Amino acid sequence: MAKNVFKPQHEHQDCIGEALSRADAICRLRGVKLTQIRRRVLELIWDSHKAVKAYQLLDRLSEGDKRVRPPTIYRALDFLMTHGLVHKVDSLNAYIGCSGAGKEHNAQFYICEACGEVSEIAGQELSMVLDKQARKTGFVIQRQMVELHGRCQQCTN
Amino acid sequence: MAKNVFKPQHEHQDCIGEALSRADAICRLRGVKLTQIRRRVLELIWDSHKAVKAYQLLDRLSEGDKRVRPPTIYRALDFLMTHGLVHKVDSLNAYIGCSGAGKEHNAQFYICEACGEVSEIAGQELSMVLDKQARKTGFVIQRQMVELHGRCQQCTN
DNA sequence: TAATTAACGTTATAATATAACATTGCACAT
DNA sequence: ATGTGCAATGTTATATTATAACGTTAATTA
Repeated sequence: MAKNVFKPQHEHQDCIGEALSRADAICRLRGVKLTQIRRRVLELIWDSHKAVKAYQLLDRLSEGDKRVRPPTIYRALDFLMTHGLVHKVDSLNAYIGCSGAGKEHNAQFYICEACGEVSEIAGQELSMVLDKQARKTGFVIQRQMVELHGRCQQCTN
Repeated sequence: MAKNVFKPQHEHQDCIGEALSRADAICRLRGVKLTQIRRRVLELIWDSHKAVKAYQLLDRLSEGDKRVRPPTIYRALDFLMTHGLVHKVDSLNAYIGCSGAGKEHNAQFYICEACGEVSEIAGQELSMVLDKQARKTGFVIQRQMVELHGRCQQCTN
C-alpha cells in the first residue's frame, strides 16, 4: 500500500478505510454487491487523492501473472459511479473517489495542475447559483460538471 | 450547406457568417493565418449549434475522393482552440464554436440532452462566485470547465 | 534565389472505451 | 441437495478518440 505523501497531518489510511466502510454501508443499504473486484478498484482509486486512469487501474490489478481486461475495469467503474462512490473527471479522462458518497450532491472539483490532487466541494451554494442562472434562460439542469483547474493552496507559492 | 433547423427567427447563415468574419478579424489582429483547412473546419463546426466530434469533421472534410487524416483535424482544432475560436466540450469529447471569441472570458455551457444544442453563457457573474468560493480554500482557478447538462427551454415540455 | 520555417500530408500507433458472447458461481425455490 | 435463473466475470474483438514521428509542400524573408 502507498506511503503517505499527502498533506501534513493527513493519515491517508483513514481516508481509504472510511471510504471503504462507507461503500460497504451504501451497498448493503441498496442491496447491491460490493464484490472483490469492485472493492479492489475502489481501494486503488482511493490510494491517492489524484484522479486515476482506467488503464492505470488495469495495470495495477494485473500485478502478477493474471492479466485483467478493460471491460473488467470499466464495469467496476460503472458500478461505482452508478452508486455514487466514484466520479469521472471528464477533463482528465480519469476517476476519483467520491468524498460525499451517500449524500445527494452535485460534485464540483478543484484540480491542482501542480500536484495533481483533486478535491471535491460538497457545498450546495454553487449549485443554487447555477440553477438560478439557468432558469433565467429556461434551462433545467440535470447534471452538473464543474471542473476547476488551477493551483491548490500548497502549490501556490 | 445545412438547412435552417434551428430556433424560429434564427437565420443560421448569419451565425456562420459572423463567426467566420470574427475569426478573420481575430487572426489578422494576431498575425496568424486562418488557412483554408482551419477556416473550413471552423465553418463545419458552426454548421450547427451542436457540439461536433473530431471524426465527424474528418468524414465531412473527406467528401469526394480525398481522405483527410486525423492529425489534420486535430491540428486545426488545436489552432482554433489556441486562438479562442472553438471550445472543447469535455463531457462530450466534442467541439463547439466559441460565441464570445475575441473577448476574454471563461466559458460555461448549457447542453441540452434532448436536442443536442449547446449554448455558451458569457456572463462573468458565475466566474466571480467560483473564484470567491475557491479562494476560501486557498485555491487559485486558472481554467474553468462548467458543463451543465439538461433541457433547454424548447425541450422542456 | 537559397534558406528557413510554418503548414500540411502520411503512416503508424497510443490511449480510451464498448459490443458481443461465453463461463462461472451465487441465491433461491423446490 | 439440487436444479434454475440471473448477476458477475472472463474473453475476444473492435470502436472511438488522439498523438508521435517524419516527410513534403509552400509561403516568407534574408
